[in-house]
Amino acid sequence: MTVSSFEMAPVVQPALSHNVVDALRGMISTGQLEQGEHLKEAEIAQALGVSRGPVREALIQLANEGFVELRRHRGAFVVELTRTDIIEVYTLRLALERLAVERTAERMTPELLAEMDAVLEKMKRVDDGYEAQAVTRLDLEFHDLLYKAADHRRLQSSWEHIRSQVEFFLNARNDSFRDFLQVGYAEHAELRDVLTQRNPELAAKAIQSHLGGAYHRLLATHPQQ
Amino acid sequence: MTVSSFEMAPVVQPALSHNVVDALRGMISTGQLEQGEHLKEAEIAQALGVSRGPVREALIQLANEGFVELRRHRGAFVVELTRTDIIEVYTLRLALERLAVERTAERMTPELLAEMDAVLEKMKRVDDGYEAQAVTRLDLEFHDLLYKAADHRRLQSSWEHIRSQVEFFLNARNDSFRDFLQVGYAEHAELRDVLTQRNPELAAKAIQSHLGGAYHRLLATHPQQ
DNA sequence: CAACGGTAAATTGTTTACAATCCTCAATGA
DNA sequence: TCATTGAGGATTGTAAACAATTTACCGTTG
Repeated sequence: MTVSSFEMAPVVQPALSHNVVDALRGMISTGQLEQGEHLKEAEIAQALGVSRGPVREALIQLANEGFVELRRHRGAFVVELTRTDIIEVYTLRLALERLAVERTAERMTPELLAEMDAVLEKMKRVDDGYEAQAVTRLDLEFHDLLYKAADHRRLQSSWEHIRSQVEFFLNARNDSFRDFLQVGYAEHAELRDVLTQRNPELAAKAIQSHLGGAYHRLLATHPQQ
Repeated sequence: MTVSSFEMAPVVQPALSHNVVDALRGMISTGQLEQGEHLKEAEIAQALGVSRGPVREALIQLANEGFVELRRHRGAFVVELTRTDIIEVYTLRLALERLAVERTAERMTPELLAEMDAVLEKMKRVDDGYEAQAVTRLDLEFHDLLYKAADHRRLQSSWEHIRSQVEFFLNARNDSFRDFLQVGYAEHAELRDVLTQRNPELAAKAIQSHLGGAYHRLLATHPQQ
């Protein structure tokens, strides 16, 4: 037994800006920060015990994720998410995820299948006792696998850009209509089965139908405007 | 005539980080900065006459655009673009642009048509005297119109994330094979005609064929690896 | 009393200074 | 000879200070 046989996760402590991003994103998602609110750098910096530098970097990141809007010399403002935003996120997600499953269908491996089945197993166990956020996490965990398997760095990056917004909208839906909690297993299991056929066109159709269902259920929870 | 009838471009001087982004992107595109090169913040700051703050923000932006890679405590490195990157940019662009033309087909207006025709007119005049970069600009100008007409903020943002890389690859192609300079007009005019039919499915097929052609011509200019 | 102008406070943009981390390379010892 | 180690320099990460711009307020003016 040598030291080199140890497997260690490298201990890199995350950048402060990363912590700030997480903190702010959480506060936006849970509604602690109101829509349209002006996020002042100095205020945030003091509240989180860091300087304005990391806060600025965090705000740029959140702007990339679509949670805040930056206006020169005016600062960062929490965006107001409307029905239009739901449509934008859904249509863009569909475009991205179609590419993802097309590639994944061509790259299916036993390992990936096992990972998908592990998530599906957890989905099967979901019942009324589950928190909406936990169900959302399972949902995203499954879709994350698709993007990972697609083996496409720029696609992965694009997904990460809208992922938090998807999470936000799914949480809102799962909160409002707890009936949906049970839908997850069947739909994702079907997606899994289609992917095993290694047919990109079939996979594209399947994801379109899967996301379309989620989309309409989501729109139903949002007021017409 | 009232004052409110004036149309003025607001005179906001751009952020320094914006200038830095442009400068570095240009140096990367033209090969002045070698692939894999370590971009040192202090060095860049001094060369451009700014401090490290704006340089850091610029490097984050360039990382988002895929031109540099950031490693914690190590800094920014110019990425090495390979055949794999061409494939990634092309497949992602196709996914995005399909959504763009689907929406544009549903939103065609006389104004948009006029703008497209104006660009086409300029394309028609291209001859051997043109610089490769000028031809690339015309090409992108046309496609920019599609994204603008799609009226989809997140899609627009995604496009801007890969646009510079598309420009980089197109410049390389137009430089190597000046025969392609003439192809532009016919292909884009056909795209224009399809869009006037206001049929999203038709438009999707057309863009797939259009980009596919450009893609294969581009791959031909790059060595197998 | 609405519009204008000016001044001060608040806020962001930028620079500078300091701390933490990583890399280089020569000295060390088996 | 060659792997290891540690000191010093180089580089990034963070904080603090300064400059530029915007916003808010208020008295003035027509």
